[in-house]
Amino acid sequence: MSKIKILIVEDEPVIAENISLYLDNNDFEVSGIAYDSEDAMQQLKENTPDAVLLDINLESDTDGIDIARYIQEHYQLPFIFLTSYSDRITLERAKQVKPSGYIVKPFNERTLLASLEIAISNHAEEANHALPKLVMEKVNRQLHSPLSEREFELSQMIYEGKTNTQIAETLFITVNTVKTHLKSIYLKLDAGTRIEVIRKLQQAMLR
Amino acid sequence: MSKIKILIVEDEPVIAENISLYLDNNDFEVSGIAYDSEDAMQQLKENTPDAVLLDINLESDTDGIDIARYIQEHYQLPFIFLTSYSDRITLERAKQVKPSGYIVKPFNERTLLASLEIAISNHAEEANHALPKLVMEKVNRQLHSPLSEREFELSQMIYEGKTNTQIAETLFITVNTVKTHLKSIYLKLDAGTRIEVIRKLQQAMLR
DNA sequence: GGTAAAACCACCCATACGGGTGAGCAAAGC
DNA sequence: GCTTTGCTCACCCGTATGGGTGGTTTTACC
Repeated sequence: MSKIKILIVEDEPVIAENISLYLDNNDFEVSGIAYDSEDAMQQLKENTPDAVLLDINLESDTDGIDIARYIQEHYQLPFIFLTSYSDRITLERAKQVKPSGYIVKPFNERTLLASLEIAISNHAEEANHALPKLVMEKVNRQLHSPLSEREFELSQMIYEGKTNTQIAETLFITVNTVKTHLKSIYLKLDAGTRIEVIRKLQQAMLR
Repeated sequence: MSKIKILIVEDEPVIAENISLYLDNNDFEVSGIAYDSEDAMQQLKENTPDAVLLDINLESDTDGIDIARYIQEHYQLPFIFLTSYSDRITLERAKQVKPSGYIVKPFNERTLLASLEIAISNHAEEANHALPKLVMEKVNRQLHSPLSEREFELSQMIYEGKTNTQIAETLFITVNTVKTHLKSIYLKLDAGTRIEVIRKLQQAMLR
């Protein structure tokens, strides 16, 4: 499982590069930087990002809000607006497209990360491919030995309250195999019961 | 188990009454309204509130922050500051006494409730008597048949990941009795396993 | 005085769960 | 070619869990 891919839509190269650098050093991966709406649409198609960071004011271009509408119609992706405090009027218009979050410039790096995470968590609709990735990144970063993809898949089903038999059925494996995976998970998460697994996953998300 | 008792410290009667009315219609109960620090200290002793809503600027009085310090020293209660956006300077001082939360005037009713709940949840230290009450209020309001106090107590221990045997030991009852209570809980919460109980409690807290 | 709810306990039984051990197979890396 | 890692499966065993049924006692309310 790869990291969460973010598309940055920002016409100010300095800002874009800064964000890009910082995100790459954390749970995220920058799938690309778009400087105008045409760029953005192209990259949405080619790079299949998991979320979009979107500057509301693109000097050289039509409104960033138009791009947001485009994303809403053609993709089901969470998008976060970059905006400045002074820009109250566009903010009102921005609210109408219901972004997953706002980040107000100037922002520090902690704010950026936190806002992204919250936005992705809030965007908990049907096709939120980013959320599991986010959880896995955060969990594994806190483990000596990281969970494999399969193990993480099992963990999620544990989290959802599934029984071993149910897990076995949906994954088309035997209960014995489920148990074997569980043992590995318990070992890595330092847990003894499925409830402890749930607690650990929750704790990981809070950090 | 009674509702969460809130002491309001606010010298503007209109505001105080408004808050009072609104809280009484929800998960909270107003234990009293204090108009100055003397009032406040008196009521803290007599009414044993679970949390305090505290206006920073009491015109007629010494600083509301002093009252906060008093609460910290003599009681272990979460307190939430009422403040206005314009009042940045006192806010800086207010941060130093580490309140459980702020509410910025003007606020709407939803904000008030949400802030109170968050504040009480955050104040999750040693002697937070309010948190369980809050959860129970919220859970029971969503049930056809409410949980008894004992059942809620059991639910909490389930939530903490305790096994039936552990619960039996800490409550000085037999495992058989624990199971009997659990059956009632499962019935009322419409759950089949302890993990479902955890999910239901979590869901209830999000509403 | 009767009724209902709450808290307590017991017994039975089937299934689920967690721990221990061992093992086959394929892909990736050295 | 060998090793490691990940995924798969099997068997055993003891304890935990959930469901069913029935019982006593105390408290509160009508």
